[in-house]
Amino acid sequence: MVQQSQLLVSDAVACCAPLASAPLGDDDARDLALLFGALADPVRLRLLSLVAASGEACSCNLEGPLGKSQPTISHHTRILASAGLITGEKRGKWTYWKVVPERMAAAARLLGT
Amino acid sequence: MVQQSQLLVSDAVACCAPLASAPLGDDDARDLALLFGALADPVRLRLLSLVAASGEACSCNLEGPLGKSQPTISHHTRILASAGLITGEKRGKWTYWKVVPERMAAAARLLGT
DNA sequence: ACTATACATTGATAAACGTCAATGGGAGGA
DNA sequence: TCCTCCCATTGACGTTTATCAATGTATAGT
Repeated sequence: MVQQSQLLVSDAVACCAPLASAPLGDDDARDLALLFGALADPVRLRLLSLVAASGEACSCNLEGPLGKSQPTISHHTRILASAGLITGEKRGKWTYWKVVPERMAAAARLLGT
Repeated sequence: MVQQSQLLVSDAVACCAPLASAPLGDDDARDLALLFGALADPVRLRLLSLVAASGEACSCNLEGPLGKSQPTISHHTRILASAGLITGEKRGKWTYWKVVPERMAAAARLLGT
């Protein structure tokens, strides 16, 4: 349930076309809103930067720095994973999260001129 | 009240450092969340693409394509302007909106590797 | 002055969101 | 087989958000 949750946001992102060049259809807009919505929370941004800085991190390493409860962390990792921005791999007892750089780059490309 | 509203989001964005390279402080995270939050709505994304495609547009030209009421359009332009993503200039009866490419680029840079 | 147009603001309402306590489900270790 | 640890899910609560009708404030034209 962790691995395949990363493509709930459809691939309007993958089309690489910057926002300015497209009239942007209704469905694409909804999908992109989910992607940016995943980035629109301070806790998730800090979570993302922590995972990116660590290269890899399990949830137990995030509760402390973020100052949030375990269910809340789980909630945020799920949203980031649904947006395809991170992936989780379960090894032994721990779930290790890492960022998906291509997804970040694709999101960045949408804002380029 | 339109022109000076574009810098309510502080300049954590201007620092150019990609998300991955910074542990990202609490205040910066809050500011960036406002920036991405402005992009996290389908109506605002379509509004942005319309303005970007037109180069310049007044609110009266947006109500039709977006299918939203005038107060709703005003609400969204205010949020985008607060995030610094668009600027409004009042000429005669009309307020003309255009995108702020540097701001878009700065946001894009945050997501780069 | 009067009317019409363009936009902002206010107030209200319904939906979505962030948060946590409580609970559940696996994976080790004794 | 227990017990413990890690994480996901559920349910509930308060806050925020998107939306529009109604109203306010200019500006332009007659």
